[in-house]
Amino acid sequence: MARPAGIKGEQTRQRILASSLALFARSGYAAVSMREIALDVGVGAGALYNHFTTKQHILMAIMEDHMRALLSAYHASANARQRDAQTQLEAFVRFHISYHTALPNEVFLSYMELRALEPENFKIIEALRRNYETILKDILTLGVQQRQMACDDIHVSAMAILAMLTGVTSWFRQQGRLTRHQIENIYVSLVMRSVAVPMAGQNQDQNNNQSRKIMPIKGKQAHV
Amino acid sequence: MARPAGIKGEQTRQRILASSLALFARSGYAAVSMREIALDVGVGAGALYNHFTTKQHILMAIMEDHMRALLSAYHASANARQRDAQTQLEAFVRFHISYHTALPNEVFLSYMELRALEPENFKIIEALRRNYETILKDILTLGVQQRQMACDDIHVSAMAILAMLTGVTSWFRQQGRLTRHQIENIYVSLVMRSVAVPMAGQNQDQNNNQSRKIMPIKGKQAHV
DNA sequence: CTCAAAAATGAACAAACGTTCATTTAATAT
DNA sequence: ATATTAAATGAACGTTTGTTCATTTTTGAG
Repeated sequence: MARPAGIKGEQTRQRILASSLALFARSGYAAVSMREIALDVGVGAGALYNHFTTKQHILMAIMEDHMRALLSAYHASANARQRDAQTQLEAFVRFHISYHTALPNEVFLSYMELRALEPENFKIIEALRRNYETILKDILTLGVQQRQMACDDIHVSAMAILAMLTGVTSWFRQQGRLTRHQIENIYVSLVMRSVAVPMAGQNQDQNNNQSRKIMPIKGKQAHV
Repeated sequence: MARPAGIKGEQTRQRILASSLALFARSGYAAVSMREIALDVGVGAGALYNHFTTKQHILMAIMEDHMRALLSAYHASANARQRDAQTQLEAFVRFHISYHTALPNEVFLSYMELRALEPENFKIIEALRRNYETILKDILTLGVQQRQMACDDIHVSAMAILAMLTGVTSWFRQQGRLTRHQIENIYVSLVMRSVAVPMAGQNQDQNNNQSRKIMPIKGKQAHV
């Protein structure tokens, strides 16, 4: 009924993070109590405070770990060292899909519980998130410069593509109909086409048979 | 200190829904208390129970109202009565963007708080959501039949497009850099290209310079 | 071997939670 | 005019919340 034999604090800390991640992802930060976490870890509620000063601190640790791991995983991969923008974009899509389907809880939590962060913590996570968004924006900017891609607006296109890619975690199941590779391929196809340079004389212009004309901006973007 | 003069119950009910929507969207269902809602409405906490039996019932009313309004707004529009799949798709994108940017709180809440619903309520909202997804799937299916579009997989493409479109609410601001029309146009362009039929001899195939080959399925889909 | 630090317990805290209820006042039907 | 119903109050209920703390046991360094 006190300190158990053969227990190192770091182990417990990791178990707290793992349990909290699963519970927060399932029910939401606000809906999970410290006692629930403690029960899942297999420990009394008071013990949690040997490793984290507050509940908020647990959430923050999970999110910050995730965002930093995501960024360094990308930069550690060969993706960033490609010359060709189109190659980079395909690699980015594959990286994003495979990383996000491998760690659905981390991704889901880091997206859903931003509003549960206290202002200063929010700023930190938001900055990390912007770093990741910038990766994609830079690829699109390069693609437009190289005339391999056409974007009406870099920022909106980047946001749209990221929303599309991240959305995969909301329906992806490990034992589902499609393998991760197949899903990767489908998304690569969707994304590459969405920023493809329209060919002269293509039936692309059937789009504009409604009311307004889309003005694709060539070369440099209007705003970034 | 009792019933105020000139008050009809329906007014208060609507004010409760409006306050709850704003608070739930800002902080999340679990993080908002009945007393907070009552304070925002300008009423005592007990008064809420003259109009809703539980907190859950308030959430359910908001979500169900929203989903039914969304579906009937689409069906009331001219979009559903178009023959051409490409015209339908463009109209769907415009409808979705304009509806979702006009009612960001309803959309955000109905997406974020699905897990706060009790099982039987979840089933109802989930069914309504599937109805909406089916609209897009049917358009894509028709487009593939008419050989106006090419999809590797109808279901995944529909999920991807919806995630992309709905994502607009996470960054759209009424006073932002772009007007709603401009944003609509950008998304129309992205979506139409993402399911565009690749032209023979286009540089489309630069996609596959990595490892795996994408096999676009022609005509009938493998699975739906 | 000794003793401070580390790791856990579980009781206790005040505050906040969703909900109920007796009561009061206004609107409405008879 | 009277009775009934609708709408609100605010106190109260029993739980649950995040967090603290005195206490106990184990570990590891001197």
